[in-house]
Amino acid sequence: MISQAEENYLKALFHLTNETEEKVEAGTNELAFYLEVKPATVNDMLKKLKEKELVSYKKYGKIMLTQQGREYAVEVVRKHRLWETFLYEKLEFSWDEVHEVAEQLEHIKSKKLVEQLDRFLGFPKIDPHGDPIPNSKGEIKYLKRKTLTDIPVGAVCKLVAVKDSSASFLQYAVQIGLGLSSKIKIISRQEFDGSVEIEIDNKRSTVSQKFAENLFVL
Amino acid sequence: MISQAEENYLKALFHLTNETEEKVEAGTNELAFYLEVKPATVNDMLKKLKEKELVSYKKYGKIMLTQQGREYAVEVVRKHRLWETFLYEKLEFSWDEVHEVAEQLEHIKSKKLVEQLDRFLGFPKIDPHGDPIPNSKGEIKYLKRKTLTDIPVGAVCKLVAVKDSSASFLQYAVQIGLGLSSKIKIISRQEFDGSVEIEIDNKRSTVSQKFAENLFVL
DNA sequence: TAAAATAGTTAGTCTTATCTAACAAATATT
DNA sequence: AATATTTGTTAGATAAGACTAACTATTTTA
Ligand SMILES: [Mn+2]
Ligand SMILES: [Mn+2]
Ligand SMILES: [Mn+2]
Ligand SMILES: [Mn+2]
Repeated sequence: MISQAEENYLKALFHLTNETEEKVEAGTNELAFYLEVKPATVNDMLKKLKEKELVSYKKYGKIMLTQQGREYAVEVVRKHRLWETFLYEKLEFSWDEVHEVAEQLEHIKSKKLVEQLDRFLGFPKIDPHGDPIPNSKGEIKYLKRKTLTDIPVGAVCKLVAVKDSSASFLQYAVQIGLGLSSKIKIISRQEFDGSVEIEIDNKRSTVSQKFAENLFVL
Repeated sequence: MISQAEENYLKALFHLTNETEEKVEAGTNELAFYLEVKPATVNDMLKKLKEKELVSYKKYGKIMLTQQGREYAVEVVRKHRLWETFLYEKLEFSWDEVHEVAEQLEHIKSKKLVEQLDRFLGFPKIDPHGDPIPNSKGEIKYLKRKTLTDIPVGAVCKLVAVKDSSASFLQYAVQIGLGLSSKIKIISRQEFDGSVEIEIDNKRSTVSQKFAENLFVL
């Protein structure tokens, strides 16, 4: 049996490494920061996960998921994103409310539940934040995505995903009228700091480059 | 915050006392047996629940839920039965599979989730085992129910609920062709031990009085 | 009513997941 | 190369929730 805490470590490692191909290893401090626990706590847990052959690492070395650990992590990510989709599509949850509840639901253990939920939702490919949902074999189809910063002035694009899923980010997005599938027109861009003036449903806002980098568009 | 373990104790106390009006108190051993833990464990937990004013008891005395404890327990029961209904109605779970998964889902903490799930299901009144689902105010409508043992020979009745929810009971029921809404005809009854011969979809079986007592019919 | 049986409590132990404080190793900077 | 900084580890502590073994209180029964 793998505990909830263990599942969270595996998922965190997956997000910090496998999810972005450039980076294949993580450090103790990095993991600790991500999970909001202390490095000592991570160190203890790593010993347990190593024992279970879910991560590979040696003293003072870097941390990697094993094949087994990666598979497990992907399964948790799959559940997380399916539940988010369920909450958004079926239970009228908003964009910024789904994550917190999915953090709990992702730990429910029932193979049948996941597969039936997937079917019930019509085998969705992306979650409400536009992230890909792994299929039942653990395969993930990443779409090559452009961010708002790639769109030239004058052009119009459509929001298909967000990079950040924090409530503060999502609430800000909602505040300026953004939602999945919103049409965004680029009015102007400051060379100085990359901030952009955009128009959504005839409403203009100016947002920072940092914000723009978190909007995936098509 | 109330932990999962604490929720399970409250729910157990509710089932052992409030749910059947005759009995208003429970004992340490009784609770321990029900929860499949040792009496010493229950004793420790009772101290904590008393501290939180969720149960009332004194050393060597009987155990009762406080008003607050009862309300909390009902909320957990509500969640349990709503999830069972979801699994049965929407995800093609069978009668005997829902309980185990609902035991996990009942502990998910989100007011909005419960209320939206209730709405999504059309505010169901009973779960797949025929048990009443508390409404959002915590009100429970108990139906006066007859069991198979009350039906005279020759009569036909309809299964509307079951008393026992164990897998062994439900699987036996499925085996002889029983499901919610099954039509049951009473062919004969033995005076000796109360066993009854019944017919379901032209298939005859003989079941014990004990089994018959667990079938609520209309 | 004394003894036996049942019910409930206490003390001490274990595991999991966390922490703090102190230490050690690796890396970067002067 | 010496020093400083960053990163990672260890030891010891704590809290929750479970256990066993031994004890105490209450209830039943002969
Ligand atoms: Mn999420
Ligand atoms: Mn989680
Ligand atoms: Mn149930
Ligand atoms: Mn439970």
